[in-house]
Amino acid sequence: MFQSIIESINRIVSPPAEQLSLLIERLSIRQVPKDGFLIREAQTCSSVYFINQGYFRHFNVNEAGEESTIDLYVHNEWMLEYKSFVSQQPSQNCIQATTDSEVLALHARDIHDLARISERFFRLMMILEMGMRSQEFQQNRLTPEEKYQKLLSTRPELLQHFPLKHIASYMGMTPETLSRIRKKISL
Amino acid sequence: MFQSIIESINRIVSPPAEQLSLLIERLSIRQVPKDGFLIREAQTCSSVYFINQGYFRHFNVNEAGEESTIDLYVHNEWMLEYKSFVSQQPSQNCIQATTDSEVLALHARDIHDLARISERFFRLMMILEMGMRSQEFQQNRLTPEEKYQKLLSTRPELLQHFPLKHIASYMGMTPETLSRIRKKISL
DNA sequence: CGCATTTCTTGATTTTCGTCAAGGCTGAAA
DNA sequence: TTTCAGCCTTGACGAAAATCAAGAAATGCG
Repeated sequence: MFQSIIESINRIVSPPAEQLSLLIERLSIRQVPKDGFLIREAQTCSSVYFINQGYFRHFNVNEAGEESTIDLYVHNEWMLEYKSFVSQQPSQNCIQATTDSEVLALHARDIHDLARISERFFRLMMILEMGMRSQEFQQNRLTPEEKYQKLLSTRPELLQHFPLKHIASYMGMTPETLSRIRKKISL
Repeated sequence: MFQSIIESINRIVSPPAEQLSLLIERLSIRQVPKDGFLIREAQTCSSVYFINQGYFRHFNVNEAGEESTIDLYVHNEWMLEYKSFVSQQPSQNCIQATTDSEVLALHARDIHDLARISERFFRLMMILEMGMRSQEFQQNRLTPEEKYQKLLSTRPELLQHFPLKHIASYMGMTPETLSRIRKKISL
C-alpha cells in the first residue's frame, strides 16, 4: 500500500524513518472509478495526492466548453490542483481519472504540521508544488515537432496510457497536427 | 523603507505585529543599477525579493542567443527565480533591472525559520511561489489578441514601464504582431 | 457477434502569424 | 544641431498549423 510513496519520498528528501512514519500515518486512501472526478470545477483542493494505481487528466474547460489539458499523470506520480491548493479558492480546473484508480491523500493541515517538524518536508512540499508547474511545452516556444520529440524523451509512458487527442491537447496542438508529425517521424 | 513590504504582507496574510517584525529584521537591502543583474545565468537563487523601487525583467536565453521573457516586475511586487530557488540548483535564467532599482531580500533559511514559527508565513511563501508561476499567457491557449486583452485587464501598468518588444516577448509573440493588434484595437 | 461510438488518419482549404525589408520616430551623445 | 542607434510601424510574402470534411480503424456495449 505505502511501498511506492515511501520510495518516492526517499528519492526526493530521504527523511529519517521516524519522520517518514509521521507522514505515512497522516495519509488517507481514496478510490476513484474510471471517469470519476478527484477535483471538480468550483471545488477547493486541500490535499496533495500520490497515485498508487491508475491515470489522471488535469484540464480546464473554457467558456466555449473546449477542454485544454494542463497535465497528465500516471501511477507513482504526485498530483495537485496547485492554484486552488495554495489560494484555497475554488478551482477552475478538473482532475479526472481515466481508469479505475487509487490515490493517497495528504491534507494541507498535515503538510504544515510536518513542515514545522522537518525542513525536509518543507522542501518536499515546495518540490512537489514546483513539479506541478512544469508545463514546459508552452514555455520555451517550441515547434509542434520539437514538443513531440521532447515528450518522447521525457515522458514516453504517456503515449502508452492516454489517447492521442489528450496528448495533443497537453502539447497544445490539434490531433491532426500530432497525427501528421507521428507519420512524418515514422517514415 | 519597509512601508511597502509591510503593506504587501498585511494584504496577503496579516500576521500579528510581533511576527511581522521578526520578518522585517531578517530583510536585507540591495541596490541594483540599470541593466544590472539580480540573478545571472549559472547563479543559484537563494532569496525572494520585494521590489522597493524600479523594474525588472526575468528572461531565458536559448542556445541560439534568443531571449524569451518569462515575466516582468514593477515596484511593490515580489520576485524570485523559482526553479533555482526550490531546487537550489544554478539558474538557467536571468533577472535584470531595467532602471536603477532597490530590492529587499529575504533568504531561504530565514523563510524556513519563519514558516516554522507561523503558518501564515508558510502560506505567504507558497503564495509568493505561486504568483511567480503565472505565465498565464502560454497556458489557456489564447490567441495573440486575447493575450493582449488579458494583459490590458490584468497588468496594464506593464505598458507604461516596459518597451513593447519586451511586452511582446512576455506574451509569446513578435513585436510586429503586437503592433498590428494595437493598431487594430485603436481603430 | 454486430452495431454504435469514439478515435485516428488523410486530404483540401483557409487563416494566422512569423519573417524579411524598409522607413519613420525618438532620445542620447558628440 | 547633427548624427546615430534602437524602437516601432507597416507592407509583402511565405510557411505552418488550424479548420473542415470524410473515411478508416479501434473500442465499447448490448
